[in-house]
Order: sequence, then C-alpha cells, then structure tokens
Amino acid sequence: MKWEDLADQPCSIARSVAVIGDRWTLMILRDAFLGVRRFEAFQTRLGISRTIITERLNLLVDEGVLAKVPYQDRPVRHEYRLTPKGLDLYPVVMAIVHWGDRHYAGEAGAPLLHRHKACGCDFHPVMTCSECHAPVDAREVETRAGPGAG
Amino acid sequence: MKWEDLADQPCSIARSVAVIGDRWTLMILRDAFLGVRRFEAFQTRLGISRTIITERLNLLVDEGVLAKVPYQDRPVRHEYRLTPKGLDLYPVVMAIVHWGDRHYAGEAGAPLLHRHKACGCDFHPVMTCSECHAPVDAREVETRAGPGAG
DNA sequence: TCACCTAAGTTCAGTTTCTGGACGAACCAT
DNA sequence: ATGGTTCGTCCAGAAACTGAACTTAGGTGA
Repeated sequence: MKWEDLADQPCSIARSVAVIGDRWTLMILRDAFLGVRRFEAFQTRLGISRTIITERLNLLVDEGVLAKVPYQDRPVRHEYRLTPKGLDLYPVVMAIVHWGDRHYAGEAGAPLLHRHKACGCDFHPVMTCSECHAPVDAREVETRAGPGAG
Repeated sequence: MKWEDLADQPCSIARSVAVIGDRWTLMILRDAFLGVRRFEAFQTRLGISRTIITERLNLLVDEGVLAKVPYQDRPVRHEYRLTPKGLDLYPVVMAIVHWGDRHYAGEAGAPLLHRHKACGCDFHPVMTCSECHAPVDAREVETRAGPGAG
C-alpha cells in the first residue's frame, strides 16, 4: 500500500491519517491551535524545510482543515486559520498532548497547562460515551462493521 | 529540525509524535486495537514493506507501547500486544476515528461502529473536562506554560 | 535613488527513507 | 525430500526530505 491509497480505504483512521498522519502535519496543527497563522512563523518555530511547510499547508487547505485568508494587499499576504473542520481536530490534539503528558513529562511536570474557561480549572481531557456520559475504557468497547464498511 | 529531535522538545505533542506520529505507526496501532497481534497479520493487512513493519514494531516495543510476548517455542514465535501505556492511546485512536467518521464517511455512513458494553449503545467519543465533566470546545480553553516548560 | 528589509514562496542537488522482491532461519507436516 | 509457516534481513531503485540559494512584490530609511 502507498500513502495515496490510504484515503480510499473503508476505514476512518486511514482516511484521517491520509490527511493529518505525518509528523510535520501534526506539528503544524499543534502550532495552529496555539495561534500560529503565518508561513514564516510555522517555518521558524518548526525549523524544517520551507518546501515541506508549503506542501503541508497546501494539503491542509485543500482538505478544508485550514483556510488561506488574506490579511493585507500590496503585496497580498495570507494567513492560515483553522476552519470548523480543523477545530474539530481539537480532541485529537488534546488526546495526543495528554498521552505525552502522562508518559513523557519529566520530573517537573507538563510543559503546557490547559484551563477550561467554563469552570476555571486546569484540566485534562477525558473521553466519555456520547450516550451514557461515562468515561470509556478500551476494554469496554466492542467494534463491528458499520453501514459504510467495504 | 529532524525527526529524532522531536523527542527532546519541551512539548508533549512533539514527544508523542516522535513515537506514534507517522502514517504506518498509526495504522499499526489501529490494527493492534482491532486485535491484530502477529507480524504476518500486520504485514498482510497493511500491504507495506516488511522492513517498515519490523522497524515500527521495534520502535513501539522499545517505547513500551507494545510488548513482544512469546506464544510458542520451537521455533520461538512472538506476538505484539498493547501494554497499559499502549491502551492509553485509545482516546487518540478514537478521536481520529471520530474525525474521519464526521468528515470522510460516505453516504452509507461510518465503516465501523463502536458499542459501549457498559450501556449497550453505539457511541462516539466526547472529550470532557476532567474537573467539571462538561464537553470541551477548542475556544473554551486557555493554554499557558506549565512547570515542565523549557 | 539605492541599498536593504519582509513575507511567502520556488528550485535544485544531495541525503535519507521507503518500497518491492528475493532470500534466510528454524521448525512442522506429509 | 518437498513444501508450508512465521518472522525476519538484505538490497537496488524510487520517493521524500533537507539546506541553501533564488524569486516576487512591495516597504523603509538616508
């Protein structure tokens, strides 16, 4: 299998991974959620090849995860903003952050804290069931083919 | 920046992405959560180079995400099982699945359904606040440097 | 007016990584 | 003896990534 074929698999992970599943794309999304919007800022923060920044930003724009919005004319300059589809990735990003916090934080603790404005507390994300609202554990879930299976 | 440097960043996303953040590793984890345990099964299901399977499985074992457990002697054969650290990735995998279900499912619907045994319902994951238990939206969160910041 | 600066790319040679396919090791079944 | 299974390794060629220079379109200061 090749990368391009991932998008055609009857599997939501494969389809998502085809868009967001490489190292630099995930790092770009992290920065986007931290408020980074400009090409130069992504490039400087990540310190990777401009070619890759261009390519990844274009892919995310093509997929509707980011929108390219002009913020000045003469000369035209654009910034990259998360779309609603992009904002929907927040649980993915937070789940990854939380796993890193649990398993790779040093003695000092987590590099970043997240405060939930609604309640005012520092929090970590908890995955709950949409139906009974209880926290869900991997072993309590049964997976089976759905209507969109191949 | 190079891949190896990601693990040394004062950022939980970078550290996590250094381990799980490439296309094939995420696909291997998907299969692991679906019950796949053997080298041949991973290779056949993914249809990618055996070299990559070997390399990725070894990385995941080194990082304690999978454990290499012998299931027979003469000749010794191993299977790869999710460790508790690996099972902690379930929210990451489910968040990715859910994003794919929302934005890439065809007319037919989701390729896979997930039943929460505790309540018996098909569900999707909801990210909630560990403190007030309310669902969390990206715009309700304020991020700031934590004790482990660089 | 001229030199220099910024932002957002593009181009390209050289390096690293990935692929597909063959091969190897250690055993089992017939 | 021949073929099958499982889990790899090895290698040449293809694809992806890197770093550095270059481009475009305009702005700044002297």
